[in-house]
This record gives sequence, C-alpha cells and structure tokens, in this order.
Amino acid sequence: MSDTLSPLAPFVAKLAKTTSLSPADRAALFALPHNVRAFEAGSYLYREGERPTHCFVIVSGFACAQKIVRSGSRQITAIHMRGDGVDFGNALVGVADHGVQALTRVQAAQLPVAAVSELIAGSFTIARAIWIQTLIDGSIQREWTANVGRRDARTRIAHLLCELGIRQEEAGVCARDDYDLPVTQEQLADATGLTPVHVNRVLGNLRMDGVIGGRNRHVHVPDWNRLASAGDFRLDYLRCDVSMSR
Amino acid sequence: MSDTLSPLAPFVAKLAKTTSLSPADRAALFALPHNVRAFEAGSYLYREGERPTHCFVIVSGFACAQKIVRSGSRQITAIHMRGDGVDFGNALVGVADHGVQALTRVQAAQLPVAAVSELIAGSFTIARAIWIQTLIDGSIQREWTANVGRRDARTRIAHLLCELGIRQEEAGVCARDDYDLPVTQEQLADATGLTPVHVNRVLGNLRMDGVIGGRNRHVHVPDWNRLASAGDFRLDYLRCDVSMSR
DNA sequence: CGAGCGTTTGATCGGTGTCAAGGATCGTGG
DNA sequence: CCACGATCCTTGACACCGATCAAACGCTCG
Repeated sequence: MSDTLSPLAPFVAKLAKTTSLSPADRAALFALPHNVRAFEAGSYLYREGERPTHCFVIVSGFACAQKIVRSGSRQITAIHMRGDGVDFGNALVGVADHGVQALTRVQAAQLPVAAVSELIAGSFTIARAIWIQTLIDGSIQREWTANVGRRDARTRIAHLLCELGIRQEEAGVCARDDYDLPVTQEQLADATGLTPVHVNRVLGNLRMDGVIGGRNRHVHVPDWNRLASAGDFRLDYLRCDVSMSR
Repeated sequence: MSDTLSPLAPFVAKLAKTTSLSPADRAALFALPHNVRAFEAGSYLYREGERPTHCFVIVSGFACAQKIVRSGSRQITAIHMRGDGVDFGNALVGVADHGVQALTRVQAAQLPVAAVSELIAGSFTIARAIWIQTLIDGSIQREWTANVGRRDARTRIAHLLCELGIRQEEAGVCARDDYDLPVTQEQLADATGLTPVHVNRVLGNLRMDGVIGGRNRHVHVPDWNRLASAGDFRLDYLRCDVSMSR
C-alpha cells in the first residue's frame, strides 16, 4: 500500500510536525503491523481496569477517554480524532486508568503493544516523536483541568468548541470555523463537567448571540475571534503551527 | 558526594520503582550537572509563557503547576513534592504552557535542559524511565480533571488529601495517615476548583465528622478507609506499589 | 405510524460563590 | 516582653449559577 493511503498516514503526518523523520523512520512507522477495525458508537476500544493489548490510531470519527466516578457520572478527559494516537503510553505501562469509548462510529487502526514497544526501543527519533505527542496530550489535559475547574459554563463550552475546531483543522479534516460535531449534548456535558440540560441552554445562548451558528451537530463560527474570546482561548497549549487570527 | 546523599537520590529512587536501572544508568543520572537552589514560598520556578532553561527535581517542600484564566482565578493543575521531577518534558518541547510556583519554601535541584536532553538521547532505559514518570503524571492529571469536573466539594477535597498522603508515603516523607500539609486553604481551593471559604467549611465538616483530625496545616487520618471512601479514592491511578488497606 | 433517542423549555432546588466582619496565629521591631 | 501588622482561618447572611425534575417536541429509523 502506498504510504499516503495508509490508515497511519495522518498519524505519521502529525508526528512529522514536531520531529523531522527520516525516510527510514517513516518506513518503520508505516511498517507497523496494524489492522483497521470499526467501532460502533458507544462501544469501547478498551475499558478502565483492562490491560490493553493494542494501541490505536484514529482513522475517522471521534473517541473519548473517560473516567467514571462513584456517583455514576462520567468525566470525559480527552477527545480523540483522526490522526490521534490513543494511549501509546500503554506500550510502557500496564493497566488502563481510564476507558476509551467511541463517541461516533469510529475507524481505528489497532497496533499490538509489543510492536509499538519494539519500534520505540529501536529508534530514538520515533520514541521522541511519540513522547512529544504524549506531552502535547498532557498540555491539553492541563487545559481541560483548568477549563472545568475555573471557567463558567459558557466559557467552558466555547473553549471546547475552539479546541475541537483547531484540532480538526490541524488534522486536515475541515476548517476551524465550520465543522461537524456529531456528538450529543450529553457527551459535551460529560466533557465539560456540566449537565446536558445546561449545555443545551448555553449552546442556545451562544447561538442567540451569534457566536456560533449551525444546528444539528454542526458548528459554524461566523467570527472566530469572537468565539475565541468567549472561550478564553489561546492556542499556545495545543502547540500547533497555525496562526490565531483568521 | 555519595549517591545516597545526592539531592537527586529520591528522584532516582522513584525512577527505579518502575524501571530497573543498571549501575551505569544510576551513575549517569547522578552525574547530571545540577545545583540546588532555594525558592521562597510564592516565588516561581518558571512562569507560563517562558522557555525554561532547566528541569527541576524537588528536594523538599511543595511546588505546584498552575494556569491562570482570564477572570484572574488560577487553577493548580499539579502538586509536586520531594523526589518529583518537574516538567522533564521541557527537555523536548519549548514554551511552558503553565507556571510552576513554590507553595512553601522549596529546595529544588536545577538541571540544564541540554544535559537532560543528552542523557535521554544517550540511554534508552533512562529515557523510558523518565517517560513513564510523565505518563504517571498524565494519569494523575486525568484524575484531577475528573475530580474537579464530577465530584462534589467534600469528595474532591477528601480525594486530594488521600492523594497527597499516598504520594508522600511513596516518597518516603511520612505516613499517609499523618502528614504535614503546609499549604493555605486558598491553595487547596485553587487545586480543587473551589473558593477558600468553601474549602474552610468542608474541612470543618470533615473534622467534625471525625474523617480527619489535626489542625493547623497538619493532616491526621484516624481511619484511612473512611477518608478513602469519603474521597472516592482508589490508588490504581497513581501506579504505586503500596496496598490500599492499612 | 409508533418507538426510541435527543433536544428544548419551564419551574424549582440546592450547592457553592460572594461579601463582610471578627478571631487566631505568627513574625517583626521597638 | 509586648505591640503591631500581616496573613490566614472562621463564621454568618445572602445571592446566584447550574442541577434536578418534568414534560413536550422533533427527529430518525424500523
């Protein structure tokens, strides 16, 4: 298969944004044994407490990392999209402290942990590139903690919409100011630490104010700076190379 | 200097818990150029937006990672203690997305980023060990997101007290059920996404209920399981090897 | 056409924030 | 040794954001 058609291509492209990869490195990455599997919306890539046997690369759709607290409510701790590597840390540590669930129908490439582990051991450049991805994930995670901890509902939701827009633009899926968001308001609530009802009201307000347009699981942003301002959003934490204004 | 007396010893010991280090690896770690510096409470190890020139290893005291949101309030995203490596990711990525501030008087060993970078490049075992630490930090970060997102104030605070107890026990500082916590209630509030006033009330309740004892920046836990239950705390996410019951 | 799921809206409740004042503790200087 | 100021803790009254409960509405797919 041509590399550009490999399901791993978006992932490799993402790595290449932070680390210059030699042809040999690229070849080693594309040579990773993998098979693409479809997950229905709501199904689990793996569950909290399991010992994952595979790492994943998302090919299409949205998945989320989540934790369940005793009260039964869940917190979504990350949203994964096309080109994202999911928990390559599994190659190094054992039991998963969180579950990964498909938010929509998801196509994901499965990579055996052992193969990833070998690849990392075999190339410092690749190890470094993947490590940097996990550091960026960590940066996003910190931002999420601040988001649910210290921002009000409106700002929180606007911030999430900004992040999803930028990351999808970065992944080459679509434009930041016009994208599909095929997730329910309940899922947005679990990502922002709110209730579905309140998410609904806040989205309504944002729409009434003209900050966002588009109905029915589609986000349209008439004025990016306005949304970014509403969401207290600065994109440095994403460590991507796109510029802010539009 | 004898290795056991090196300020890096607690850090190396922590690495050794997840990765078996050869004598050469240990020697390379202890050979890292470093100087120990004291930071007054409230001073910054580095600030958000800076490009750090050093990594740090905490020798004594407490430091925190923090982000400031537009409203001016801050979210503490991590608490660092003896033996913790602070942002070794700085060796790989550039600008800091968060600041690191001393919560108490802190002694920290400063390691030039270039030296850490070289060390990582020179030993896969060490790189792996440090990487695993950053993965554990990530696991803690996810737990914090869930904590501020989906737990009520009482549970949130109890959870934090559990984590701090276990981590200090792991670091060999003291017992989990009897430790000094020389931070203000305002700082606890910033760590849990609450207000100082409410933290005060909740701590009062926990004390009245006998879940915690000890006044004045000292935590005493009469019944560990009771606190763990109040905090919805399971220690798997810390990936440490101590057992739960006591 | 009906069932199921998600969205929207209204009414009400409660946990936490805000504002304010007084009390405790501690370091510092006279 | 005491006075003083600064900082933090504690407590009370009240406000408000977001949660909860409930019901109607609108899709989509058998």
